[in-house]
Amino acid sequence: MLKVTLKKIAATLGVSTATVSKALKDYPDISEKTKKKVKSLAASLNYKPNSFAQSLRNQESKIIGLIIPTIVHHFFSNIIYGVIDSASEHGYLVITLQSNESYEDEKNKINLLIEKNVDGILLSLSDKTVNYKHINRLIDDGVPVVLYDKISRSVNCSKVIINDFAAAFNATQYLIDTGCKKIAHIRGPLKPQTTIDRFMGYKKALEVNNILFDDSLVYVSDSLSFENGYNIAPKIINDHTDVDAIFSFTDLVATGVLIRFKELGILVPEQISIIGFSNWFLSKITSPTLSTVDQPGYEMGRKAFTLLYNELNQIRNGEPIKHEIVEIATKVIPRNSTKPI
Amino acid sequence: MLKVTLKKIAATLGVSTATVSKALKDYPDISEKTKKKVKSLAASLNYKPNSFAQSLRNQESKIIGLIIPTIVHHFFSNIIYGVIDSASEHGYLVITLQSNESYEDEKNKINLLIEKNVDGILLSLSDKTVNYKHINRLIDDGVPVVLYDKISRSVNCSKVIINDFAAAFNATQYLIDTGCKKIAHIRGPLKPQTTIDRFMGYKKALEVNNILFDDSLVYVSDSLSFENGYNIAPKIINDHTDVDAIFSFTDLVATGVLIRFKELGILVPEQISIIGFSNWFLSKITSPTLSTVDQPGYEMGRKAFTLLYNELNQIRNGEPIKHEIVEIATKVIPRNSTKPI
DNA sequence: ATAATTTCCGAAATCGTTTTCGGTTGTCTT
DNA sequence: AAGACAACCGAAAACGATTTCGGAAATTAT
Repeated sequence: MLKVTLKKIAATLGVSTATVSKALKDYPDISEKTKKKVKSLAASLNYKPNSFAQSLRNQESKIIGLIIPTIVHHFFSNIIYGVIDSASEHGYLVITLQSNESYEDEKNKINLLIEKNVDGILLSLSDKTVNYKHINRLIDDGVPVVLYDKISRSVNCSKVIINDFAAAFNATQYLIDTGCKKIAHIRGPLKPQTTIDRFMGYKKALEVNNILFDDSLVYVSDSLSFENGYNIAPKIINDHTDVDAIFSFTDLVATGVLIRFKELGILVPEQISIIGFSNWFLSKITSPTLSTVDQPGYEMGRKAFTLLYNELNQIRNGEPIKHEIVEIATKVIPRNSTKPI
Repeated sequence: MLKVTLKKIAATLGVSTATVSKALKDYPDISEKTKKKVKSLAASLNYKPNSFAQSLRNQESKIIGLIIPTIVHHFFSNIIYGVIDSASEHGYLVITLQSNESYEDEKNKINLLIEKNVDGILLSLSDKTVNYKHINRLIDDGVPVVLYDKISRSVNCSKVIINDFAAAFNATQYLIDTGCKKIAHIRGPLKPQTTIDRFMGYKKALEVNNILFDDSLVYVSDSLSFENGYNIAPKIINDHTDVDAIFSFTDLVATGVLIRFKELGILVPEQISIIGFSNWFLSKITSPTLSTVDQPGYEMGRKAFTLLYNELNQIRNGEPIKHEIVEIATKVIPRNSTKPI
C-alpha cells in the first residue's frame, strides 16, 4: 500500500499541495471547479490525512489519556465504557492505563501519556496518592485534567463525583427506616475522599436519628476484596452480639460478609441487614440479593469526558478555562438483604 | 510551559540540532564531552522528544489498537488488562474501542484506528461478523493484526484462542463422570467459532461416552445475558423432565438458570447439575457456587500483544512475517453446582 | 483603454526529529 | 612537512499537512 499524500494528489492534478489542502478543507479562495477535481480524486484514491503530520502541525493529537486504578472492576469498566463512548462521538480516541492503586504507577503512567502528547487526562486518584504535586504540575503546564470518582479538594480542576456523603447518608437512613438501630460500618481505605465521605454520611445519619455513634462499630477494610468482607464478618458479630445492620462501603466486601454469614447460619436480613455500595452486577445475583446504592459509572465516564472536552474547546478558542464540579446522582436500590420498609 | 525542543537545546549550547539529537542517542561520532553537555542540559530542562515529530519521521506510533466486543464484561476486562500490561512493558500504549458485537461498528472502529496510524490491531470478531474482507484488506495493506478469542479460520494472521472444543469436551465429560446421563446444552450465538466449538466439544463427549445426541436438548441463547438463562431454565425442565445436567456456554447464563431453579425449588446439584464457562468472578459467589471452566483472559491478552509485538519486530527487521496460532490452556473448576466425582 | 478589484492559486515557512553525507579540524605517519 | 586518517560536527533533506502572504490572471468599473 503506497501512501496517498497531498503531494501525490497535487502532482497528478498539476496543482500545488497548498491548493489540494485548501480544496479539501473548503477554503473560500479555491474555485468550485478545482475543489470538485481534488475531492473526487482524493476520494477515489481513498486519501487519509497523515495524523502525525496533522498533530505536529496543529499541536493536538485528538487522543486523551484515561487512568484507572483497577481495570478489572465492574464500576471502572463502566467508566471506561462511558469515556470511550463519549470520546468517540467527539472524534477523540482514548488511551487507557492502570495505576494499580499505586502512587508511583500513577506518576509514571501520567508521564507516558504526556510523552505521547495526549490532549488531556482523565484521572481517578489511587488510594495511596496523598501528594498532588505531580497533578498540579500538569495543570500548571496547561494540560487539561479532569478528576473523576476519587478526587482531591486540593487540586484545582474539573471533577466528576458522586455525592458520597449523601449516598451514604441515604443508605444508612434506609437501614434505620427498616427498623435497624445498631448499625456497623465497613469503611474503605483511609485516604480516598470517597471513603471518608461515605463514613461521614453514615455518621451523620446516626446523629440525625439520635443514635449514638460508636467507634468500635467501624471496621476498616484496607482494600477492596471479597476476602476482606469474609474475614471481617465474624469479627463484627463477636465484638457486638446485638448488631442488626451493616453498611459496607462497597458491594464486593458486603458480598463477602453475606457469604460468611450464610456459612455461619446467620439470617440476612432477619438477624442482620446488609447494604452495599456501587450496584455491582454481582449484587443482583447473590442470595439474598444485595441492597445497595447505585453508582452510575457509565454516566460518570461520559460526564468526565464532556468536561474535558469543554476545557479543550475553551483552550482552542482562547477563552478562560472554567473548571466545573459535577455531582452524579445516586439512589438506594432496595433488595433482599435488608428488611422491607 | 514553553516547549523544550532539540533546537532550543542546540541554541543554548551553540551546537546544531543534529548534534543534540545524535548525542542523546549515543551516536559514536559525537565526543563524550559534548554528549555529557547535551545530556545534562536535556535532563535539567526535562526535555521530552515530540512524539509527533518522531512518529512522522519514523513512521511508527508506538500505539496499538484493541477492539473489544463488550468492555463491561469480566472476561474482556481481563483481556484489556493483559494487553495493556504487556504493551506497557514493551513501550507501547493501547487505544481501546468497542465493537458492540456489531459488524458495522467493527469496520468503523478499525478505520478510526487506521486513521490514527496505530502500529497494529488486536481484534476479537463481533458475533455478527461473517465477512472478513475488511480484515483481509488490512492485512494486505501491511497492518499487523492479531485475532484473539473470537477468530475466523479464513483470516490469515496470528491468533490467540482457547481450545473451546477441548474445554467443552472436558466440561461435559466432567458432568458424565459425576454420573449425569441426560445433559442439556445452552449454546451461544450461532456464528462465532467459539460457540460452535463448544457445541462440538459437548457433542463429542456424548459420543465418546455412548450417549445419544438429542437435538432437542440444545437451547440457543442468542446473547450473553442473565435473563436468557433465567428464561431458558423453565423451558428445559418442561421439555425434558429427566434432564440431570446442563452445560452452559457461559457463566452468566448458567447463573440465570441457577437462580431460576432456586425459585422453582429445583435442587442443584441434587436434581440437576450445572456447569458454566469462563470462570467469571460471579461464579464464586452464587449459591451454590458454580462449577465452570477457567478461561484466562489476562493470559490471552498478554499473549495477543506478544504475538503482535513479534510481528512488529519482524517487519522492522525486514524479516518475513511468521503467523502464530497459540492455544491457551483451560481447566474445569469443580464447585458446588455439580455433584462430587 | 486604463485603472481598480476580484478570483484563484502557489511559494515558502513551519511543526520537531532523524539521518545521510560531507566538511573541518587535529593527530599520526614517513 | 606533506600526506593519510581519525575524530567531530553541521547543513540539509526528508516525514506530510497547514496557512500566510503575495502575485498573476480575470473581471469589473471608469
